[in-house]
Amino acid sequence: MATASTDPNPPLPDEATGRFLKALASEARQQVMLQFAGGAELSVGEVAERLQIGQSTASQQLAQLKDGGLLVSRREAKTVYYRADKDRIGAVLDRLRAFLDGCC
Amino acid sequence: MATASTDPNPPLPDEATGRFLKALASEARQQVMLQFAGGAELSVGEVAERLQIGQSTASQQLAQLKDGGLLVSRREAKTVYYRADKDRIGAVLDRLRAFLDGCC
DNA sequence: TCGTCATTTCATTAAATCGCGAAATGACGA
DNA sequence: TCGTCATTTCGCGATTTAATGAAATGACGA
Repeated sequence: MATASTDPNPPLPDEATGRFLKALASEARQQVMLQFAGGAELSVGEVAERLQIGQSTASQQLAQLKDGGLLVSRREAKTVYYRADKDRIGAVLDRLRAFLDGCC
Repeated sequence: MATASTDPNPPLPDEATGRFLKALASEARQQVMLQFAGGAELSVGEVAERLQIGQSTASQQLAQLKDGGLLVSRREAKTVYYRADKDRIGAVLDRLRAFLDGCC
Protein backbone atom coordinates (compact mmCIF):
# COMPACT_ATOMS: atom_id res chain seq x y z
CA MET A 1 0.00 0.00 0.00
CA ALA A 2 1.11 3.53 -0.63
CA THR A 3 -0.22 5.42 2.35
CA ALA A 4 -1.27 4.70 5.88
CA SER A 5 -4.23 6.27 7.62
CA THR A 6 -2.12 9.26 8.64
CA ASP A 7 0.13 10.12 5.73
CA PRO A 8 3.40 11.53 7.04
CA ASN A 9 3.95 13.53 3.83
CA PRO A 10 0.71 14.24 2.03
CA PRO A 11 0.75 15.80 -1.42
CA LEU A 12 0.12 19.36 -2.43
CA PRO A 13 -3.11 20.07 -4.26
CA ASP A 14 -2.74 19.12 -7.90
CA GLU A 15 -2.09 21.78 -10.53
CA ALA A 16 -5.73 22.04 -11.48
CA THR A 17 -6.81 22.69 -7.92
CA GLY A 18 -4.11 25.31 -7.56
CA ARG A 19 -5.33 27.11 -10.65
CA PHE A 20 -8.88 26.87 -9.34
CA LEU A 21 -7.90 28.58 -6.11
CA LYS A 22 -5.98 31.33 -7.86
CA ALA A 23 -8.83 31.89 -10.28
CA LEU A 24 -11.33 32.29 -7.49
CA ALA A 25 -9.09 34.28 -5.15
CA SER A 26 -10.02 37.53 -6.85
CA GLU A 27 -13.11 39.54 -6.13
CA ALA A 28 -13.23 40.66 -9.74
CA ARG A 29 -13.39 37.07 -10.93
CA GLN A 30 -15.93 36.18 -8.25
CA GLN A 31 -18.06 38.93 -9.75
CA VAL A 32 -17.61 37.33 -13.14
CA MET A 33 -18.68 33.95 -11.81
CA LEU A 34 -21.79 35.51 -10.35
CA GLN A 35 -22.94 36.41 -13.84
CA PHE A 36 -23.35 32.75 -14.59
CA ALA A 37 -25.91 32.14 -11.88
CA GLY A 38 -28.77 29.89 -12.84
CA GLY A 39 -26.86 28.23 -15.64
CA ALA A 40 -26.65 31.37 -17.74
CA GLU A 41 -24.59 31.26 -20.89
CA LEU A 42 -22.91 34.55 -21.78
CA SER A 43 -20.59 35.87 -24.44
CA VAL A 44 -17.41 37.78 -23.66
CA GLY A 45 -19.00 41.02 -24.74
CA GLU A 46 -22.04 40.48 -22.55
CA VAL A 47 -19.87 39.90 -19.49
CA ALA A 48 -17.82 43.00 -20.31
CA GLU A 49 -20.94 45.10 -20.64
CA ARG A 50 -22.60 43.79 -17.49
CA LEU A 51 -19.53 44.44 -15.37
CA GLN A 52 -18.50 47.63 -17.13
CA ILE A 53 -15.01 46.40 -17.90
CA GLY A 54 -12.98 46.30 -21.10
CA GLN A 55 -13.62 43.46 -23.48
CA SER A 56 -10.05 42.26 -23.40
CA THR A 57 -10.13 42.32 -19.63
CA ALA A 58 -13.27 40.20 -19.65
CA SER A 59 -11.68 37.82 -22.11
CA GLN A 60 -8.69 37.38 -19.85
CA GLN A 61 -10.72 36.84 -16.69
CA LEU A 62 -12.90 34.31 -18.46
CA ALA A 63 -9.85 32.52 -19.80
CA GLN A 64 -8.39 32.30 -16.33
CA LEU A 65 -11.64 30.96 -14.89
CA LYS A 66 -11.78 28.44 -17.70
CA ASP A 67 -8.20 27.45 -17.01
CA GLY A 68 -9.15 27.03 -13.39
CA GLY A 69 -11.89 24.60 -14.36
CA LEU A 70 -14.78 26.86 -13.38
CA LEU A 71 -16.07 27.66 -16.84
CA VAL A 72 -16.31 26.01 -20.21
CA SER A 73 -16.64 27.73 -23.55
CA ARG A 74 -18.40 26.99 -26.77
CA ARG A 75 -18.00 28.82 -30.04
CA GLU A 76 -21.04 29.64 -32.15
CA ALA A 77 -20.26 31.51 -35.31
CA LYS A 78 -18.30 34.59 -34.26
CA THR A 79 -19.16 34.60 -30.64
CA VAL A 80 -17.83 32.49 -27.80
CA TYR A 81 -20.25 31.51 -25.07
CA TYR A 82 -19.10 30.67 -21.57
CA ARG A 83 -20.98 28.84 -18.88
CA ALA A 84 -20.21 27.31 -15.49
CA ASP A 85 -18.79 23.81 -15.43
CA LYS A 86 -20.86 22.55 -12.54
CA ASP A 87 -19.50 19.01 -12.57
CA ARG A 88 -15.88 20.05 -12.63
CA ILE A 89 -16.43 22.62 -9.91
CA GLY A 90 -17.89 19.92 -7.71
CA ALA A 91 -14.97 17.63 -8.44
CA VAL A 92 -12.40 20.27 -7.57
CA LEU A 93 -14.20 21.11 -4.35
CA ASP A 94 -14.05 17.44 -3.45
CA ARG A 95 -10.31 17.36 -4.09
CA LEU A 96 -9.88 20.54 -2.08
CA ARG A 97 -11.70 19.01 0.83
CA ALA A 98 -9.59 15.90 0.49
CA PHE A 99 -6.42 17.96 0.62
CA LEU A 100 -7.58 19.81 3.68
CA ASP A 101 -8.72 16.60 5.32
CA GLY A 102 -5.33 15.04 4.71
CA CYS A 103 -3.35 18.03 5.82
CA CYS A 104 -5.11 18.99 9.03
CA MET B 1 -38.62 36.31 2.08
CA ALA B 2 -35.25 37.51 0.86
CA THR B 3 -34.40 35.10 -1.93
CA ALA B 4 -36.23 32.80 -4.29
CA SER B 5 -34.96 29.45 -5.50
CA THR B 6 -32.93 31.13 -8.25
CA ASP B 7 -31.49 34.33 -6.86
CA PRO B 8 -31.13 36.90 -9.64
CA ASN B 9 -28.29 38.63 -7.80
CA PRO B 10 -26.51 36.29 -5.42
CA PRO B 11 -23.89 37.66 -3.03
CA LEU B 12 -20.14 37.50 -3.25
CA PRO B 13 -18.36 35.22 -0.81
CA ASP B 14 -18.05 36.91 2.56
CA GLU B 15 -14.78 38.52 3.59
CA ALA B 16 -13.64 35.51 5.56
CA THR B 17 -14.09 33.19 2.61
CA GLY B 18 -12.20 35.62 0.40
CA ARG B 19 -9.28 35.66 2.82
CA PHE B 20 -9.41 31.87 2.97
CA LEU B 21 -9.08 31.61 -0.79
CA LYS B 22 -6.24 34.09 -0.97
CA ALA B 23 -4.45 32.38 1.87
CA LEU B 24 -4.63 29.02 0.16
CA ALA B 25 -3.96 30.26 -3.37
CA SER B 26 -0.23 30.10 -2.83
CA GLU B 27 1.89 27.01 -3.14
CA ALA B 28 4.18 28.28 -0.42
CA ARG B 29 1.31 28.50 2.03
CA GLN B 30 -0.03 25.12 0.91
CA GLN B 31 3.36 23.76 1.88
CA VAL B 32 2.97 25.42 5.25
CA MET B 33 -0.44 23.85 5.75
CA LEU B 34 1.00 20.45 4.96
CA GLN B 35 3.21 20.70 8.00
CA PHE B 36 0.15 20.52 10.18
CA ALA B 37 -0.94 17.12 8.94
CA GLY B 38 -2.24 14.79 11.58
CA GLY B 39 -3.12 17.58 13.98
CA ALA B 40 0.48 18.60 14.51
CA GLU B 41 1.15 21.68 16.58
CA LEU B 42 4.22 23.64 15.53
CA SER B 43 6.01 26.81 16.52
CA VAL B 44 6.99 29.52 14.08
CA GLY B 45 10.61 28.50 14.31
CA GLU B 46 9.85 24.87 13.63
CA VAL B 47 7.90 25.74 10.50
CA ALA B 48 10.72 28.00 9.34
CA GLU B 49 13.29 25.29 9.88
CA ARG B 50 11.26 22.54 8.20
CA LEU B 51 10.63 24.62 5.11
CA GLN B 52 14.03 26.31 5.08
CA ILE B 53 12.59 29.80 5.06
CA GLY B 54 13.26 32.86 7.17
CA GLN B 55 11.55 33.10 10.52
CA SER B 56 9.83 36.37 9.71
CA THR B 57 8.61 34.90 6.44
CA ALA B 58 7.17 31.94 8.30
CA SER B 59 5.56 34.26 10.82
CA GLN B 60 3.87 36.21 8.05
CA GLN B 61 2.62 33.16 6.20
CA LEU B 62 1.26 31.69 9.41
CA ALA B 63 -0.44 34.98 10.22
CA GLN B 64 -2.07 35.05 6.82
CA LEU B 65 -3.27 31.47 7.17
CA LYS B 66 -4.63 32.32 10.59
CA ASP B 67 -6.34 35.37 9.17
CA GLY B 68 -7.83 33.12 6.51
CA GLY B 69 -9.30 30.89 9.19
CA LEU B 70 -7.08 27.90 8.47
CA LEU B 71 -4.95 28.01 11.60
CA VAL B 72 -5.27 28.99 15.20
CA SER B 73 -2.46 29.96 17.53
CA ARG B 74 -1.77 29.50 21.19
CA ARG B 75 1.01 31.09 23.19
CA GLU B 76 2.98 29.06 25.69
CA ALA B 77 5.71 30.97 27.45
CA LYS B 78 7.88 32.47 24.72
CA THR B 79 6.76 30.37 21.86
CA VAL B 80 3.62 30.53 19.78
CA TYR B 81 2.15 27.26 18.61
CA TYR B 82 -0.04 27.00 15.54
CA ARG B 83 -2.38 24.23 14.55
CA ALA B 84 -5.08 23.66 11.95
CA ASP B 85 -8.56 24.88 12.75
CA LYS B 86 -10.40 21.87 11.44
CA ASP B 87 -13.88 23.08 12.34
CA ARG B 88 -13.47 26.49 10.80
CA ILE B 89 -11.96 25.00 7.64
CA GLY B 90 -14.98 22.78 7.27
CA ALA B 91 -17.30 25.72 7.76
CA VAL B 92 -15.56 27.84 5.13
CA LEU B 93 -15.60 24.98 2.66
CA ASP B 94 -19.33 24.72 3.21
CA ARG B 95 -19.76 28.42 2.52
CA LEU B 96 -17.58 28.12 -0.55
CA ARG B 97 -19.70 25.31 -1.87
CA ALA B 98 -22.82 27.34 -1.13
CA PHE B 99 -21.44 30.26 -3.11
CA LEU B 100 -20.58 28.07 -6.05
CA ASP B 101 -23.94 26.34 -5.87
CA GLY B 102 -25.69 29.67 -5.91
CA CYS B 103 -23.65 31.10 -8.70
CA CYS B 104 -23.54 28.29 -11.19
C1' DT C 1 15.27 45.13 36.47
C1' DC C 2 18.19 43.03 32.89
C1' DG C 3 19.26 40.00 29.47
C1' DT C 4 17.74 36.61 26.42
C1' DC C 5 14.87 34.05 23.43
C1' DA C 6 10.82 33.71 20.20
C1' DT C 7 7.94 36.24 17.55
C1' DT C 8 6.14 40.22 15.22
C1' DT C 9 6.54 44.54 12.77
C1' DC C 10 8.87 47.52 9.59
C1' DA C 11 11.26 49.06 5.36
C1' DT C 12 13.03 47.69 1.23
C1' DT C 13 13.47 45.35 -3.15
C1' DA C 14 12.07 41.96 -6.56
C1' DA C 15 8.42 39.56 -8.78
C1' DA C 16 3.63 38.72 -9.95
C1' DT C 17 -0.97 40.46 -11.11
C1' DC C 18 -4.33 43.79 -12.91
C1' DG C 19 -6.75 46.35 -16.31
C1' DC C 20 -6.23 48.87 -20.33
C1' DG C 21 -5.82 50.11 -25.52
C1' DA C 22 -3.86 48.58 -29.76
C1' DA C 23 -2.87 45.14 -32.86
C1' DA C 24 -3.54 40.35 -34.44
C1' DT C 25 -6.43 36.26 -35.13
C1' DG C 26 -10.58 33.68 -36.58
C1' DA C 27 -15.05 33.13 -38.62
C1' DC C 28 -18.61 34.45 -41.30
C1' DG C 29 -21.32 36.85 -45.24
C1' DA C 30 -21.31 39.60 -49.45
C1' DT D 1 -11.34 37.39 -51.65
C1' DC D 2 -12.67 41.38 -48.71
C1' DG D 3 -14.64 43.56 -45.02
C1' DT D 4 -16.54 43.16 -40.64
C1' DC D 5 -17.51 41.57 -36.14
C1' DA D 6 -16.16 39.05 -31.78
C1' DT D 7 -12.50 37.46 -29.43
C1' DT D 8 -7.74 36.82 -28.23
C1' DT D 9 -2.99 38.24 -27.78
C1' DC D 10 0.45 41.69 -26.90
C1' DG D 11 2.85 45.48 -24.51
C1' DC D 12 2.49 48.73 -21.09
C1' DG D 13 2.21 51.33 -16.55
C1' DA D 14 0.18 50.85 -12.02
C1' DT D 15 -0.98 48.25 -8.07
C1' DT D 16 -0.28 44.22 -5.16
C1' DT D 17 2.19 40.49 -3.21
C1' DA D 18 6.64 38.04 -1.70
C1' DA D 19 10.68 37.39 0.75
C1' DT D 20 14.41 39.41 3.37
C1' DG D 21 17.21 41.45 7.21
C1' DA D 22 16.99 44.73 10.82
C1' DA D 23 14.64 46.73 14.53
C1' DA D 24 10.82 46.49 17.95
C1' DT D 25 7.76 43.89 21.01
C1' DG D 26 6.56 40.44 24.58
C1' DA D 27 7.51 36.97 28.00
C1' DC D 28 10.21 34.63 30.97
C1' DG D 29 14.24 33.57 34.39
C1' DA D 30 18.23 35.13 37.00
